[in-house]
Amino acid sequence: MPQPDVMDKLVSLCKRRGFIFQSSEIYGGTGSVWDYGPLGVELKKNVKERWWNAMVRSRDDIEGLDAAILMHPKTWEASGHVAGFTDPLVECRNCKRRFRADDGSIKGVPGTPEVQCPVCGAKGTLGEARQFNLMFRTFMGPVEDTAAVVYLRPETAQGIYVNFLNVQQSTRQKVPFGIAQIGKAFRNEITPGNFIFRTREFEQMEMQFFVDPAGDHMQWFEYWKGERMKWHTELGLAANRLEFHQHTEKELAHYARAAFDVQFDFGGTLGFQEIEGVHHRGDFDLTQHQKFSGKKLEYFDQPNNRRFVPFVVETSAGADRTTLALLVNSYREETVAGEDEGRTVLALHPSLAPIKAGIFPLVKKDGMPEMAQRIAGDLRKRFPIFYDESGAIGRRYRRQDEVGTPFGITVDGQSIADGTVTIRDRDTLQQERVAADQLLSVIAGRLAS
RNA sequence: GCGGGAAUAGCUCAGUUGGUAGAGCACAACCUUGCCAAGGUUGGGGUCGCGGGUUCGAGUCCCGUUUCCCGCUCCA
Repeated sequence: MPQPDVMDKLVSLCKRRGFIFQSSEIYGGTGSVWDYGPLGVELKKNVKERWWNAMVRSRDDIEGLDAAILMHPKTWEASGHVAGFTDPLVECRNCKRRFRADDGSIKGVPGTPEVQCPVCGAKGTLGEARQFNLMFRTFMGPVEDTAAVVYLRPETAQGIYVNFLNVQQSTRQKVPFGIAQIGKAFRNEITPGNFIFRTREFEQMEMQFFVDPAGDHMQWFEYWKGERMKWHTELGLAANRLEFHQHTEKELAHYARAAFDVQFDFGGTLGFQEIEGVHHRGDFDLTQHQKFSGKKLEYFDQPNNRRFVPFVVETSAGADRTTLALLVNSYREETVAGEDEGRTVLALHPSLAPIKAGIFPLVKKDGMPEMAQRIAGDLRKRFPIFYDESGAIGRRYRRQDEVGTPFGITVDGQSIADGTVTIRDRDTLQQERVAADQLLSVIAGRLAS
């Protein structure tokens, strides 16, 4: 069972060992923004690499894209974000509650004396409606002129929609096909928090799959639901901590025909939370962009001589949330037989581990450091590895356990004599003796399995 | 944005009625050499979140502010 304080321990571990730091810490920190340290950037990169391989490189029906963060401001009018990403909120001074001003629960104009709070019933305690636009605004060009207002994208999807025909025509893809990209998005969340779970700057891994509206689009929706859940399972996330959450009609976004979230059980107070959304967006986005741009965004089905605006099945995963899920999922405190102190382990899938192997001379003499250094030099060309000769061997193993390093390679007295080393498994603690010149292939083999 | 709590070393925390800042762990170097974190010696590190105020004197009291946590609200 997940312990309630695992998140606190993770925050501490992440800082201490260089996974994640608070942004601008020396100035007191900046709210809800985090920096990935030496180990964190490797872990997150590995997550993104696995996603890119699964979604782009290993498929012939999905193309990659890297669209810019800044887009033409009309993009966000078309997408509905300028109008709909704004929530007018009203606050009651009496009961301290907050409401949307536009959902019909308030009779009259908030801020005037006769108006009642819909919850506590007090009169004249409501403040005026205030606008919360969740998009970051900035200026394009050196002059702060309202004509040049641009937004930091609140989602990466629109960069794909506006490039739909560019990609389709340049690659000669035929519907059904998809476009995928990984990139930053920005939202002025009212309540960020929970470490890197909800941040104002975050990274999405999105794929938009374009399908024939007259065809089997719901089957594709089901297909992608299955594929995406499978991907998370293959990362090593525990099956019993993953589930689908179906959006109710009320939860459905303006564009969505159907939506499921992949939720992960973060434990503690967070519980099950979304790490990816699989959404059937219909033809909403492309149709909107047609309307606002005046350009046709139709796919030409030549064999059947038909033109149509495709439906879109979107898979939108959070790179940061997936990384957090992996940290939570893999964090373990174990007791070791015969010892008072347990050990802390990040049981990450070897392909995700920031460091693949620790290289240790058993003791600092008899040529062991030299041999271990040579091995480290060879392996470093292929894998991120860590050489350590400081402290007792057990301590060095534990230091690597804590950051998820799957293998520990130790050079001992026998190594000098016969050229073999021991390779220790992070999870089983079992050691095996292998020839030092076979290490590259042995490790490569274990990373692949 | 509202209410409550918190902020002292890399981490976890002590710090008396206001009197010149501490521990454990971690870290570095050397010694020891042992295959699963607690051996020995030495050492580095803090303008006590930030800014004001009261005071002879503030980590400690007061005000403001920032950040974090919990709750509310929100979450296209």
